[in-house]
Amino acid sequence: MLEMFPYPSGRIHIGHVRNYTMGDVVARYKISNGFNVLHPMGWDAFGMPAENAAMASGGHPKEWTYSNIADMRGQMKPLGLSIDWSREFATCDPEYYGQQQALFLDMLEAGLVYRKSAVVNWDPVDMTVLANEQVIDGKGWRSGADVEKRELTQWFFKISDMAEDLLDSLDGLENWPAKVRLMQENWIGKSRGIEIPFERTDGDGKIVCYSTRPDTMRGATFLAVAPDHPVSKALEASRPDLAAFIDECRKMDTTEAAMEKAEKKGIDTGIRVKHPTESGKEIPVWIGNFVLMDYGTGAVFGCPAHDQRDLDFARKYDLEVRNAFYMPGQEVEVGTEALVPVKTETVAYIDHFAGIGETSSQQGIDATIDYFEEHGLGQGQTQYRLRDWGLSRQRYWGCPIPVVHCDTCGVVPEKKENLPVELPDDVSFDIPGNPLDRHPSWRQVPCPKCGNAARRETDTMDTFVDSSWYYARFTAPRAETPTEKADAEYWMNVDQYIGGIEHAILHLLYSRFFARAMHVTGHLPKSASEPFKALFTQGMVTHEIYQTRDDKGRPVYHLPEDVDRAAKVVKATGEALEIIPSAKMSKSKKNVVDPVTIIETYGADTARWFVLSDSPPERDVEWTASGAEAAYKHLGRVWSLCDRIGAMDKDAAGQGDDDLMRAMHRCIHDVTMGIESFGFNAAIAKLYAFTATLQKSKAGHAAQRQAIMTLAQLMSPMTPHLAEDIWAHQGGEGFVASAPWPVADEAMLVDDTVTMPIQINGKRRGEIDVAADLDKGAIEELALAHEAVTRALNGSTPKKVIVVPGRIINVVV
RNA sequence: GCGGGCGUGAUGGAAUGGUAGACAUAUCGGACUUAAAAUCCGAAGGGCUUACGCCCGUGUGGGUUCGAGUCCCACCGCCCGCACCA
Repeated sequence: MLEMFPYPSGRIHIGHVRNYTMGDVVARYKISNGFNVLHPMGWDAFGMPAENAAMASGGHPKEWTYSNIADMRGQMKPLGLSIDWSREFATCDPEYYGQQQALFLDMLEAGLVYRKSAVVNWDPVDMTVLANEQVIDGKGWRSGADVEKRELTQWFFKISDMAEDLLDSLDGLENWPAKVRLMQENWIGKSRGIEIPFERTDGDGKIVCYSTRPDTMRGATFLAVAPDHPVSKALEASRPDLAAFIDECRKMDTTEAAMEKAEKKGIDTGIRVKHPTESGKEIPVWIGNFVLMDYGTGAVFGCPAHDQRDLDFARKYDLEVRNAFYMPGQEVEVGTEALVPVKTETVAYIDHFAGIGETSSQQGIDATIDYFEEHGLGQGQTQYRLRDWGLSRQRYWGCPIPVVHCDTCGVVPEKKENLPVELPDDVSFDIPGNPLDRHPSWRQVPCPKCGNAARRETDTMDTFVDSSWYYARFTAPRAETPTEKADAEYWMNVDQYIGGIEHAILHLLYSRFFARAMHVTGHLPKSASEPFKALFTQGMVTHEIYQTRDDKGRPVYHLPEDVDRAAKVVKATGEALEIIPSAKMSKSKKNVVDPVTIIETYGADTARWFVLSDSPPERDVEWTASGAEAAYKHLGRVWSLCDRIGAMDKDAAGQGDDDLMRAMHRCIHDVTMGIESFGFNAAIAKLYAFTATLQKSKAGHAAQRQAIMTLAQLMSPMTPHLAEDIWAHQGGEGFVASAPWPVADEAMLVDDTVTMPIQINGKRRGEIDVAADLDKGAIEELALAHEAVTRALNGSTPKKVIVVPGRIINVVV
């Protein structure tokens, strides 16, 4: 049982409480069912916030991080989670990251890691590399300077080598949400296309384009290459206008979202290429700011008639627009809207070089690829959108990449006996940039190969690396190797993983890659290649926002405890309050509730009960003060019920024992199903209902005692403290936590009679009580005799009668 | 922009294609109390009707079906991700 481990920000958040409570419910439930459950906890402890804190307040990332961990551990323990704290570790422990370095070296040897040049955000004032989130509107967050792109040689994991397997294996992940599998499938983005070399008219070689729509070749009216394509770079020196444009492109925001939203711009290079299938036709080559060097070949052909983006580009720069096909029977040239039918729809190709007439685009594509291959015009290619994983970070607070740069031997892996390559403690954060780079002695090491003076790599690893194998480390957290074979085989895989949907792609995909890489390097069995057998993605905890405005009309936010919600005023000043509906909790909006305060006020069980009730776990839950209060009251009611039953006359006869037992077995069944299917909110609703039934019951002491003890058991995964108290109060044996989970008696779940609704034309008009085992014909007869039906029929015969035994009767008149 | 998801009373939400609104909050009424709080009991989607009952109703507009909150198509709104935040 594993929940995504937290980043040690210093305070636990109500979202953590929800996440870990859900995991704890499953863990405790499984323990009660006799499973040996491993339920560990650790800390995703490397990353930028620690460096930012050091820069802001002068401390050290290490001290900041470990003191945050101590604080958060202290806040989590009172929740009563069934966590094995003996296995706890932080990814910034040298014992952990040293093993990560060993893994890296093994992956390097296995050919899963390589170096290549890649672009980073460069802040020319702070002289430092910026993360995407540190670039705001193209400017550095701290300096405000225009961010530039800079090419650096960086380390990459060859995740693309495993693209096919990562895609195919998604089918086997039956207990993952379909949406997550779909997102990963789209992210990997397998496509069949073709590489087409276009010959330059100046005789200076060819430009190779990748296309998934070669069937539209007739409509190809321009080529666009990436700003950092070799063709662009070659022209940069001689063409100031191109150089200026390329320079402008380099200042663009690099994120895919920003690229897609940005205005499509281009510039003509003056180069012309020959159209591959129409002799004599020439096509201009442009540089486009929307072409990515990382994808395909960094060059595309534009077909304005059948791609809206290309069409907008063509209209803007007055390029030719030419249809490759029409819709059958509608021979209309494209105007302002591109003609983009779905690939299965039949289209009419216009004098197609491979002789295709009317057919679907999909068949057109296949036929074109065949034709191109036969005539030596291009080569069919399977392409993945998935790019290799760049892991180099030019930062201090991360796992050092264990290699050494030697002038004679080149890039040399550190020897395993020298691991861990530890971060130096004597660093300062008073000036921006990577302290490892400017450390006086840390970089200077002898070459592991020749022994001559050499330099350590100063890049550290992406923190996603840390979280890509921690689940495996939990099986043997103190081992002298990354994993211990026997332990990994015994515990892997993770039977249930729980975390936020925001990790649907990157973290989960990287973890799947790492598990495979760890198998290749002998650290995990083949059976652990898919590390997470079942995945559940939970929603956020939200809260209303309380806002007033200052004299300039700017919003001012208030903490929930500082306002009087009923009177809609700020407590201290009496100012009128604006209540903004629920939003994700954030410090800046002050719509946060502190779990520590909740636990102090109501106790851990109330906090646990509340975060599980009301909302389905995969959806967001809104924290409301009245909801927490209600949870608290309910737990109080259960306790007084326990008290009352304890004080009952043991011998007095009761009535309705059987009804109470039936309700109890129904509740056992429903709650068990609820937990099994992650319907915690539904399970809690059933517990509310059963509590009400028990409260009203006049049954004898023995039945009531059995009912309250079963109730305690069913509640124990959610509210372990209260459940133990009830168990002890009723004289239960041992701990409720170790008592076997109750099993519903099937015989007690079956009712003798059922109430069936009668619909007339699909609308409910009445109901009948019938014996549960009555056959269709008899039910129909009874239904047709029903007053509502005879009234509706008014003497005529029904057109149709649908009887679903035990469910519904529908009479069509 | 692209990929994925969500949308149901005043509110959070329930509902294997089969009685829409379980359970809970807020509200209102009642009991208890000198009173209040706490607690307990009860009412309640909207509209029309003395009543029996009828009409409307799950973001909007279409479709499939005996029957749609649920399946399909289009649109609107919100949320997540977009590769250096974790």
